Formats: sequence, structure tokens, C-alpha cells
Amino acid sequence: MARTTGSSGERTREAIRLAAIDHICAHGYEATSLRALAAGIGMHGGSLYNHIASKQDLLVGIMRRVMDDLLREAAARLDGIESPLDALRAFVDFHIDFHVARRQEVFIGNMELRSLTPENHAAVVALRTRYEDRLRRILEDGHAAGLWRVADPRVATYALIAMLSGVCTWYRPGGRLSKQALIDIHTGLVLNGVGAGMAV
Amino acid sequence: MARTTGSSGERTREAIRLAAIDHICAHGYEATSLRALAAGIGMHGGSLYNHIASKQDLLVGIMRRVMDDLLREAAARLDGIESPLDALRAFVDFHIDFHVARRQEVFIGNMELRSLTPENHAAVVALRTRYEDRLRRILEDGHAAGLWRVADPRVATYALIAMLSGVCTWYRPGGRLSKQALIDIHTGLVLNGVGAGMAV
Amino acid sequence: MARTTGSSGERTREAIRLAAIDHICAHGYEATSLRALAAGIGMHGGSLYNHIASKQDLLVGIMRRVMDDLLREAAARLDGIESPLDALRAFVDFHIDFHVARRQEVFIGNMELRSLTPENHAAVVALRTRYEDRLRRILEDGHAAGLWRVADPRVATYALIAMLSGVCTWYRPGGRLSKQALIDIHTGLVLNGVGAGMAV
Amino acid sequence: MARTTGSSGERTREAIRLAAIDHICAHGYEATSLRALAAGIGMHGGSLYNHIASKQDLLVGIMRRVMDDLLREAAARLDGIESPLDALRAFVDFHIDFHVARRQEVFIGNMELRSLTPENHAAVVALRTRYEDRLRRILEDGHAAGLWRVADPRVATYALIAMLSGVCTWYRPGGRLSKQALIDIHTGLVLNGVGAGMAV
DNA sequence: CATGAATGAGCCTTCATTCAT
DNA sequence: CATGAATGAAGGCTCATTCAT
Repeated sequence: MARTTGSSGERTREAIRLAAIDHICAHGYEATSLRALAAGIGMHGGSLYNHIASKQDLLVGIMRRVMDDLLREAAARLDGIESPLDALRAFVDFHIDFHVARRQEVFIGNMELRSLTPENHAAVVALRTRYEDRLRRILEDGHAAGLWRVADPRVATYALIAMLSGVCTWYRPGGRLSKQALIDIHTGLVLNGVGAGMAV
Repeated sequence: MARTTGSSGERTREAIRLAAIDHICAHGYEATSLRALAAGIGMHGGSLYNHIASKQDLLVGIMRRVMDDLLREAAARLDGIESPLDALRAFVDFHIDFHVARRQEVFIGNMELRSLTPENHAAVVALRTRYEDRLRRILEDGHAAGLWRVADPRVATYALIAMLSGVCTWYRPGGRLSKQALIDIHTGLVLNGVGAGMAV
Repeated sequence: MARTTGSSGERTREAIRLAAIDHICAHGYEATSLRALAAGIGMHGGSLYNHIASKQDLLVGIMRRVMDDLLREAAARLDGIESPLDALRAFVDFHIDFHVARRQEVFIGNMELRSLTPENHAAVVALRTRYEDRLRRILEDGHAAGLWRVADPRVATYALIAMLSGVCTWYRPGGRLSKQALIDIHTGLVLNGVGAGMAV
Repeated sequence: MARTTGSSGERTREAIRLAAIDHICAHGYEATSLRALAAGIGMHGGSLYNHIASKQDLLVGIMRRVMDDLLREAAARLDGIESPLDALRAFVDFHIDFHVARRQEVFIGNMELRSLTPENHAAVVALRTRYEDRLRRILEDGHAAGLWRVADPRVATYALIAMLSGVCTWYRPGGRLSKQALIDIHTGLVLNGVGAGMAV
């Protein structure tokens, strides 16, 4: 007998996740009511608990998943690139790509850290740090290779990631600019910014 | 005749503001309880209403004040600068300066837009836009003067402001770097970024 | 042909009963969740309903069973004893015996009367009364026979049963005292109490 | 200006306590809803929290108060009595007196120990033990003085207190028997029970 | 002005129970 | 029979807000 692509439970779980992402992104975690979430997908509030352990669990689930995906996809796209310059280009490319595609979840990941319990906070921050370390190492490598000059790689990392992530604050799909245009603009700012401008 | 620095009422109002800034910055607007705020300054919840009209009013007050100060101080520091290059330098300098000094309020201004009622949201966003316009005009002027090349001034503005504002996410006074070091690093990234690198 | 000790269904039903006795005894009926009960025996909450009609039904089942056993075993041990003195001794002996053996269920029977629906409450109280009547009749018989003096048999019955049942509040198997020691102590208190002391 | 005998707050607090005693006694702690309690005294559920810290706090408050009163009044009535026989009589007298007067609270004290948090449980049990120790010491003193024979004072204490406390299970004010009759009956059972029968 | 108290809505969560599979 | 999922009600508790004193 044919099996549907996911049990009803899995589909419900996913509907909850999507509704939560939408609502938390728009109004924030604290301002999101599970009742409202449930109503939005045609359930009663209590029924959610057949699929999630708690509201906090729902939040941290969203955040871990997006961080996991970010790290995994970053590895797939960036591992093995030898030249720091290529790596930096690829990083910008990937970062914008991912942040445009997963705009809402990444936004939540940035905004709702303070809504996590201490343990969850530590876990998510650890994942963030691993991602930041990728960029920091690229910056250090290029610096060591004389490709550019970065006085303080840590601060530069923070600054560049803040810049590149700004996209999920204002970007709306179907807007004036294509994703590729976005990538080009940001690639320019980043490469020039660190002083690898000739190469642009 | 000597004048006291403020009536008792004004001092209370200010204490409330400061407590609110602290708490909202740390835990968010929705997660901030007026009772807790009041307790923190030795009052009862209900008594706050002798000084504020509502919780929303308290929030929007904080946000308007910091935006007003931002615009006023920006005008004082930047108006009258002729050269786009000097203006850009001065903008970075001022932005970091202000964002380090008013770290918490600016952070609230960025994080809690979504907690505002539609009217308040519109009002605060209007102020933000006026500030962004300052940078955008500088970028356009420099471009027109051939000092640098900025393909899309609007997106560049978003990107640069996101980068420069990242500071209030992680900067803690008394940290590893002096404010001047911060300013230097960011000035480099910005000037290089737009392609005015020779001038750094 | 060998017979198994019970069908799988019966064994499940019994496992539910035992788990319920444990949990209700420890935390009370209202504080007992059917989900928790089910989990304790490796089932899901809903599956319980293949074996019980309702939570109330589970409770009243436990209480009726223990009262039925109490009455049946009391009859087996006490019916036919002629002398009131022998009967009183035997009653104490039996009561302690049963209450030590069925400590938890009897405890539930005493504590959870108030959790029963009115009909169930009436039914269980009727059984209790039949048991109390046994002691009351013994006391009246001995009084009539001049073996002791009991001013108010009803109150004396309540008092003596309260005393003898206290055992299930504090007794733990494997404690300092043997069951026989318990019986001796209580026999002394009861016989002396009614004034049949010479006979102890 | 005349002052009322208690602030409105105190009167409300007392109304809550009384309603809680009634309801918990009748239906048990777990089965008692704060909403229902509040409705019973014309308030909304949330308003209770102007007077209590939590439902558990309400329960432990009732239990501590009655245990404190029990210990204090016991001291007032029993301290200084030299003769063990007089002390035992006085103990029975006092115990029944108090248990009739404070029937409901004492009942709660006996039934709801398991509803207490571990810390509260320990605290209340400690008070109970101090009360039991009074009776145990009387029994030991009389035994040492040769007034009666008590093989195991600890168990005898449990047994007698269980018997004397049974009263709050069935006694209803205005019933068939006067309080004095109750006291007389129980005094007889106790004094005879320990073998001080001549003295009755 | 501050207090103490009440309101009424809302929140997260748990629960007994039902039922299609 | 067991499961997974839904229901609908209820529960304890918090909150912004109001108002008489």
C-alpha cells in the first residue's frame, strides 16, 4: 500500500513550526500566544502539546534547526576552498543566499536569543560562534597571505556579519533587487572593506 | 536662587525610564512587567500611572527620545561639513560614538519596533528614515563627486548602518577595545568598502 | 491442559490496578494522571480505556474490591465465634492483619471517599458500615454479657476502628516491629480500653 | 477617627482562608480550584494573588497555623501538670476539645500532608512530632511512675492519637452527643487502654 | 502622589476522554 | 488491543490597568 510522504503527525508538526516562525518573526516570542498559533492552523491550544514539549521547546527547536542547517550548508559550500579570496567571496555568496532563503528563521535566531533559557542560550550561542569562526578564520588566512589587511579579525567578523545579516531585516522577496544584485553589492562592500578591492 | 536639578516628580519619571531601559534591553518589552519595574525602584505597580500613561507610552517615549537625540546630535556634528569624505568620516565617528554611549536605548530602538502600535511604529520609523537619509545623501554626494562608487545607495546605507550598529549588540564598556579603536576599525571598513580606500 | 494464570487482558488490567494503587496511595486520586499511570506500565494514555471505563471507575473498583475482600475475609475469620471476648480478640487480630497486608488499598479507601461520585460514595460507605457493624455488635454483645462496659457502642466503634486503622498511616513493612507485636499492642489497648483487661 | 477592627485586606485574607478551609476539607486540596474559591467570596481568581503567594502557600498557611495553635494551646493547658494521670486526662480533654473546635483544619492537617512540597512537608511534620512527643512523654512518665503499663510508647502514642483524632472524621456540631460526652467516652477508652482503669 | 486591592483578560500547560487507524 | 492525535474544559498564575482611600 502506498504510504503518504509523512505521517499526519509530521505534517502537523511542520505546520506548527511554520506558523510559529511566521508569528514569532512578526511579533516576537513573548508576544506569540500558543492559542493563536494553534487557531491559525485549526487546532485547539492544548493539542499542540501532542507535538511540542513546551513553548520554549518550540523556539529552541526553530533556532537549533536553522543553526544546524546554516552550519551544514556552509560546510558543504565552503569546505575545501583553498584561496582565502575565493573563500571570502563564497562566504558572502552563501551567507546572503541562506539569509534570504531562511530570512525569518535567521531573524528569530538573532532577535530571540534573550528568550532562551540559560542552557538553550548557551547551546545556540555555541553554534553561532562556530559559524562566526568560519569567517574569522578566512579573514585571518587572507591577512596572513597578504591578500588584505584586517587589524582586528574578531571585530571585523562581528561587523561584516552584522552587515550581511542586515538583509533579513528589510529584504522582502519580490522586491526591487534580485538576490544576485544583493550579493554583488555586498561582495563589493566586503572585499573592498577588507582591502581586497583590486580583486573585485 | 539655586535651582534643584529637577522636581521630585521629574526625578521619579527619570528613574522609571532608566529602570525600563535596563529591563527592556535585557529581557525585551513583552517580557518586562511594570510591577517588576516599579519594585526595582521601590514603588508599587499602580503608582507608575502617576508618571506614565501606559506601558506602550513608556516604550515609545524611550524610543522617540533616543531618536530625537540621535537626529539632533547628528545635526550638530554633521551639518555644515562640505566634503563628502569628511562627512562620511564624521558620520562613522558620530554613529559609533552615539551607539556606544546610548547602547541600550539604541538596542531597544532596533529590537522593539515590532512592539509598537501602528501609529507609534510609523512615527519612530519616520525618524529612523530621516537618520538613514543623512548617510544615503552622503553616499550619493560622494558618488556624484567621483570620490567613490556606490551602485545602490539605498542598500549600501542599510548595509553600512547595520554594520555600524552591530556594535551595540556585543560592545560592553570596559572591554578589550577603546572606543577610538572601534571607530578606527569601522572607519576603515566603511571607507574601503565604498572604495575611498586611498583616503584612509 | 495447563491454564495460564490469566489472559493477557486480565494481566494488563491487573497491572493498571497495581499502578493505580501505588500512585493514588502516594499522591492522591486527583493528583494521579492516567497518562502517568499508563506510562508507568508502558502504555499510552488512551489505551487504558480498553481496560477501564473511566478514572472514577478505576478508583471505585479499587475501593469496592478491598471492601469486598475485607468483608469476605472478615466473615471467614469471625463468623461462628461464640464468645464476644474471643470475637473481639479475633477482630483486632484480623483487622491489623488485613490492614498491614492491604495497607495501600485500605489507605485509599479511607482517604479518597471524597473523590467518589455520590452514588459510588454511598455504595462504598454502605460496605464500610457493614464492617463497622461487625465490631459494634461484638461490643454490644460483650456489654450485654457483662464482659465489659461500653457506654456508647457507636462512638466506641468509631474510636477503636480509627485506632486500629492508624496502622496503615505509619506502618512500613520491614520496620522495627513485627506484625505480631503490633497485634499484641493493639489487642491490649482495645481489651483494656473496653474494660476487659483482666482477660488480656 | 475610629478604625475598623481590621483593614479590608485582613478581612479579605481571612475570608479566603475560611473558604479554603471549607473547600479543601470537603473536596481535598487538589480538587479545590482557586477560581471557585474566589467566586465563593465574590472575587476573581487572579485577585486572590493580592493576598496569597500561591495555592501551596494557602495550604501550608492553614496547616502551620493550626499546628501552631495546637502546640501553643496544648502548652497553655498542659504545662505544669505534675501527675502523669492528671496530664493524660488533660491531654485527652484538650485534644478532643481542640479537634472538635478546629475539626476542619485538623482534618486538612491529617489528609493533605501529601499535597505539601517537600520543605513544607518537613516543617509541618516537625510540628506534628512535637505534639505527639507530648503524649509520648506522658505515657512514659506514667509508666515510669508505675501508674500504668505501656509496652511501646511510640506505637501507643500513634494508636491513641489516631483514636482521639477520629473524632474529626465523623463528628458534626449539634449531633447526638455533647462534647463533654465525647470527652468522657474517650477518656475512658484511653485510661482503661493503658491500664489506669481504676482511676477512671 | 503612593497604596492596596480589584478587574478581566490572557497565558502556558495538563487532563480525562474519544476515536480513526 | 495499542497508537497517535484531537477535543474542550479547566487550572494556577501573571499582567496592565483602574480607582478609592
